[in-house]
This record gives sequence, C-alpha cells and structure tokens, in this order.
Amino acid sequence: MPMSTSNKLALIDEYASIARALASPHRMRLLEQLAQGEKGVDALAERTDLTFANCSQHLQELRRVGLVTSRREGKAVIYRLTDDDTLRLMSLIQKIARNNISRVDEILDGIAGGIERPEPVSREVLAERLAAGDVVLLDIRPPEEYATGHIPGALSAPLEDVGKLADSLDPSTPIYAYCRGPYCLYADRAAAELRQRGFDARTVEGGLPDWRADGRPVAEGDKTVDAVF
Amino acid sequence: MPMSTSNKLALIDEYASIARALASPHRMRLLEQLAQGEKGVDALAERTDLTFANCSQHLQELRRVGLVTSRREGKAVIYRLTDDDTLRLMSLIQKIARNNISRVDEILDGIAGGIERPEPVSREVLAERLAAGDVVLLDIRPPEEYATGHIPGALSAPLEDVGKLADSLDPSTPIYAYCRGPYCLYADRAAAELRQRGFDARTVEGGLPDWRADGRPVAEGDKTVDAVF
DNA sequence: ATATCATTCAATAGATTTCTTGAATGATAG
DNA sequence: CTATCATTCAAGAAATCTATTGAATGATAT
Repeated sequence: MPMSTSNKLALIDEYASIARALASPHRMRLLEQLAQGEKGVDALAERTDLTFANCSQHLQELRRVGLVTSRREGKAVIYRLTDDDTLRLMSLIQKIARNNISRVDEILDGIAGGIERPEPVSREVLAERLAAGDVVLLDIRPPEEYATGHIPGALSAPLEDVGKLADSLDPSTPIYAYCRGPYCLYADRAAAELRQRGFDARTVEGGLPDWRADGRPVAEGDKTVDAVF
Repeated sequence: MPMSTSNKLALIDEYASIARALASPHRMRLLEQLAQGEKGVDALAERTDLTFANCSQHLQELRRVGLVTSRREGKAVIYRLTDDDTLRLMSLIQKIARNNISRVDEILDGIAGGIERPEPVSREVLAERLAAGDVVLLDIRPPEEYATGHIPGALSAPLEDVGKLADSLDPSTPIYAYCRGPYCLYADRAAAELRQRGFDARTVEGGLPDWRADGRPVAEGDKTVDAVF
C-alpha cells in the first residue's frame, strides 16, 4: 500500500488554494471589513471601492475555500467570517509581516512619527491590568462601533477626539489603545499621538474581534468618555 | 492628522504578499520540506521535482516575505524556516482546509479506506497520556528522520513496517501516530491501517516540528521498535 | 404575473505570475 | 589565475488571475 503521491499533491493544492484566496489586497480588505461584523455585498462593495460584480466574485472566492460563509436575508446576501480560525489566520499573517518585512516596520514607524514604538500588549496582560484597575483602556473606533460592542471598561475615544481627551488623563497612568483588529491602524495612530504628548501609551495585540475570539466578555451601549470623567 | 489611507493600503499590500508567497503548491512543498529541517537548494529542487533555477526563484520569493531565511555554507546556500510562526501559519491553513473544504475531507476519507476517522489528538493530551504511560506512540517517518529527532517515548515505525508491528501490539492499548507535520500523510495512513485491524489508533495534531515549536523535549538516537519489544 | 432590487453568472480583455533558457555571480580547489 | 560547482539573475513565452461588461437569477412587492 504505497503512500499515494497524487493524494498528497491534491491536498497541498487545496492548502495552497486557501493561501491564494488571501493573496489579494482586495480580499484582505473584505476580510478586514468582515472582521468587524457581518455585512451585505453592497456595503462591502462600497467600503472597498469595488464594483458589485467584482466584489461578489471576490467574496465567492473567499467562500469557496471556507474563509467566509453567507446567508440570504430577503433580497440581500449577508457574508461573515466562518469562524475564529479565519481571524487567527489574519492575525498571524500580520504578526509575521511586522516581524519580517522591513517595509511594514517603516510604515508603522512613519505612523509613530519618529517616537519609540513599544511592542503591543497581549490581551492576556490587558485583562490582568484591567482587573487590577491600574490602566486606562481606550477604544479608538468610531462611536457606532463602540456602541455595538467593546471591551468592558474601555472608554470610547474616536481618533479625532484623542487629543482633546489627553488633557483629562493622568500622565502617570499607563494607557492601552485598541481598535478593530489586525488591519486597523487607529490604535497605532492614537498611541503614537499620546506618546508624543508624554503618556505611556501602547497598543493592544489584535482588536475587538480577537478579544471576542478569545472568549472574553464584550459590553454593549454608548457610554462615552464624558460620562466617566 | 488624518489617518492616511495610503499607509493602510500599503500595509495591506504587504500582508497580501505573505499570503501570495504561500499561494503556490510548489512553495507549499518547499515549506513542507523545510519543516523537517534546513536544506540546500539542490536537495530541495530534487525533492520537489523543480529545476534548480525555478526552485531558487521560489525560495527567494519565500525569503522576500520572511517565511524562510538562508545562509551560505561554502558553495551551498542553506535555507530554513525563519521561526515557529511560519510553521504555525502552515498548521493553521491545514486546519482550516480540513474543517472547511469538502474536497480535503474526501481525500482524507479515501486514505482512511472507509473506516471511521477520529479527530486528531492534541499535543497537550498526547503529553499527558505519555506521562501516564497508558498509550503507545508511533513515529511513522523514515528511520533516518527518527534518528535525527523524535518525541521521547515514541517508537520508530516506518509506514511499511506498521503492518508487521501491529502483531506485537496490545489491541487494548490506544495508539497515537505522528509524522512530519501539517502536510504529511504518513500518520493518517498508518492510523487508518491500524484501525482496520481493530486497534484504537489516532493521529496527533501537527507533527514533530509543531511539537518542537511548543517547546517540548525532543530525543535523538536510533532506538528501533525491535529494541523495545 | 410584472416590476424591481440585490446578487450572481459568463465571456473577454488586460495584468500578473510562472516556467524555461542561457548567461552571470560567488566560493572553492588546483 | 583558472576551472568547477552551486546558485542566482534576466528575458521572453505560456499559463493563470483579475476587472469589466452585460445578461441571468432569486426574492419581494404591487
């Protein structure tokens, strides 16, 4: 009973097909959008600047390899990430890119504005510090997304309000910032601005979808920063 | 200070480039070979049926995105996986393929010969059962690879010897089988054969490289099955 | 049934990737 | 220094992937 080489090669073809589905900036952007929550084809087409037909074809490519699934809701077709593994795949690729591709580091350095850029904080550490209460956590996404779901204890701090918010924060308390996930730069940008103002500000590894994927609690509601101070 | 869209798109391009590097069966096979240990270009070209020049170009593509690194040793250039993240990426893709692509299931069912195919055992569970001593662990790779490094307590059981070996095993003791890693089917094949003979045989999730990546101990030497029985 | 809306399908032109070929480079041995 | 070996580079043809267009489908409302 020889090990069938053709079987093995057929399997490897299938594995490669998953990577191929990710190997397009457009499809990466679609996944990034879906990481924030399920969406219809038209919303995705608009947010990624694709035509309907093109967007639909990219989504079908992603569905073909099982990274996303879809369901029909009336006339609309709603797509969503199949499971947390899709998210893990995106996060892992981002991590490898940050570690190994110098161009990525340059881009992130550019965002940091020349200030030292500390490593992101793990979600595990974040959870500990939150429990201990010795850290301020900022959710940098737009208020609508914050209202839909956020890390318990996080303050809503949309990027454009971070500067203003800084005046009311204690410079001796560390600040952690998060946003959507692997492909979102809001948190990097906010942390960079806060560090320039002298705060001890760092980003959190991953974003809200990763936090959720860990099985950690998510809060809802539109509590604003103002309600806290 | 607006969030620069072009920065973000540039980052996503880089992320996609990592996926693109994996999006070729030839490069997947190269990574699979490298998961077993570092190798020179000529050895890789031979094992993957590529011409030197073509193999070299594929390896450079992998190096460009940081999945592999190389060093010169005399006239030869030796390639190896950059770090465990590369391995994790391969394992994750394989897992997604097994869960989501029906064609992959068909291929694996074909290998299992119609017998029920249980889920792989996690490496964590394997470690517990090994410590408890109530399981037999088989290393299905060729003896040379076993000699280079294997899970402590594993018996060397090359695929062609598994049938013979079965006669000397106790049918009441569970059997776990492992081989190289995500893209290797030796263990699947061996477990299928043992199950057909009535054993409680399962594969281990991942292979030796994954075990090593977990930081677990690895033994060397050429202790054979015969030396144990 | 007909009209309308959202999505998908199908075909084709355009862009990118891949493989092959042969020459160029870098290191070693004589 | 020259010859040799392993690898890399460079250019073009072939194969594959992508975006666009317009028609087809499926669900809903009138």
